[in-house]
Amino acid sequence: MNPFYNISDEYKLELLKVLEAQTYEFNKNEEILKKIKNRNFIGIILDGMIQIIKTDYNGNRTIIEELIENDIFGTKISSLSNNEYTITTKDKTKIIIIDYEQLIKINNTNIYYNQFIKNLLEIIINSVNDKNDRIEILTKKTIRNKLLEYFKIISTKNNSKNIYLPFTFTDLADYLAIDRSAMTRELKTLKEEGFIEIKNKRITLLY
Amino acid sequence: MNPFYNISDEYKLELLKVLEAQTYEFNKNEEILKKIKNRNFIGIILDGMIQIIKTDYNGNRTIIEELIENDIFGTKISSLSNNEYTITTKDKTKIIIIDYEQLIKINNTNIYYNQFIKNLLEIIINSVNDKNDRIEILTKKTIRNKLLEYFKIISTKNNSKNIYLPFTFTDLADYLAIDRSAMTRELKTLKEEGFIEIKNKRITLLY
DNA sequence: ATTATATTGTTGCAATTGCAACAAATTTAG
DNA sequence: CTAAATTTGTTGCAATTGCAACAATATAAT
Repeated sequence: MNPFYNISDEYKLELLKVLEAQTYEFNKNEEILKKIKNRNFIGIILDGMIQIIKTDYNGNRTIIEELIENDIFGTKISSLSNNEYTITTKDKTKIIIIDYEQLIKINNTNIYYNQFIKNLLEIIINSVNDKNDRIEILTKKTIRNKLLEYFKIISTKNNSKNIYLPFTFTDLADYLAIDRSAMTRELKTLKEEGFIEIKNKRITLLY
Repeated sequence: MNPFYNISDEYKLELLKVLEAQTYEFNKNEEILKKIKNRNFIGIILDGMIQIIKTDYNGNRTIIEELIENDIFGTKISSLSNNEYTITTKDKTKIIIIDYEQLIKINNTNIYYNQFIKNLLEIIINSVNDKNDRIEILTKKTIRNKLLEYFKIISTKNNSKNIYLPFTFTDLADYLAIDRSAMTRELKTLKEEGFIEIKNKRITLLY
């Protein structure tokens, strides 16, 4: 959903002004968090792609989430409160930053403000759903079950037996929080047992 | 946060009427999902406690979340869309059910409606934070690191080295998605190595 | 086009973990 | 207060997994 759904361009400008929103543009592979001032904020991606990545003391990278156009992120909604996280652009990316307190404190009964909050609500609810899906996967105890759950979720969502990986297998292993080589091993087994077919980034479920 | 924060009792009643909200009361250990009609809804817990539990085909129980007074849940926000989930009361519990479409479709510029949506936004953002925390834990690869991450999060949140488990060790194992006996084994090791002390449900961090 | 970089595939091995099957302790219900 | 139910502690063992170390591909950069 577009955060400005049901808001005319005219009102959108007015809204952004009232919210004192800031627009930023970044190139590919820039680390953007550092450039945003140190307050609670909500960011909206107008265009491009970012990854929220955590690197722990062992150097293990985890993709917390990958966000594109119309997705939102921020200190209040992406565990960005602590500094183990980095936000990196994966493309030329344009974002809007809104101060969270500013957003909440406004007592504006204008219909467009109201609509905007509703839109944010809907977007965040969707992100909660994504997180629930991920938790669902992560609570599976074996690599096989994690993979199958992941396949099931994507397949159900797209109503198709074909799954096009939105990222690399390396990233998938990160997302599932499993060792990449062990994952490859299991994928091979699943292929040999006739459960799946893999062609590049397309995985076909045969069951 | 209370979903009716900053809304007078008078307006609250009016709001609930406009939203066609339904109030329900359940006893302890009732399964409540079945009793709610089959539409997208947002539930608000006025009093008591519920657990959202998933049981997979192997019979593995996972506590998706445990919710108390002022927490919200629903098909749009708790992956309750499919029927592998059960919501069970852990106490005498009183809830309000609001139809999601009804909530969103209203074009009401009344200040109390606006405030209510903002409150929901804030509550859901908090629940996103909780989920991020859990994901953070679940992405750790060893039992030890899951435990330590869990301790760290709780300890940081409460700014205390003492952690009072809000549930049983059995439930903790479910929450961390690890085998309970293996968890007990690791807790023992952590004790022996002098990292923690355990007394009933209180865990003290010694580092 | 060629080089550099990143991703994927593979495998042996050690370490971790889940599982099963109990006993002991604690909590709940009647 | 007593019995029943649930939770906690323990341990051996087999299975799964992470890790390390490479080779082979594929992708990106100059």
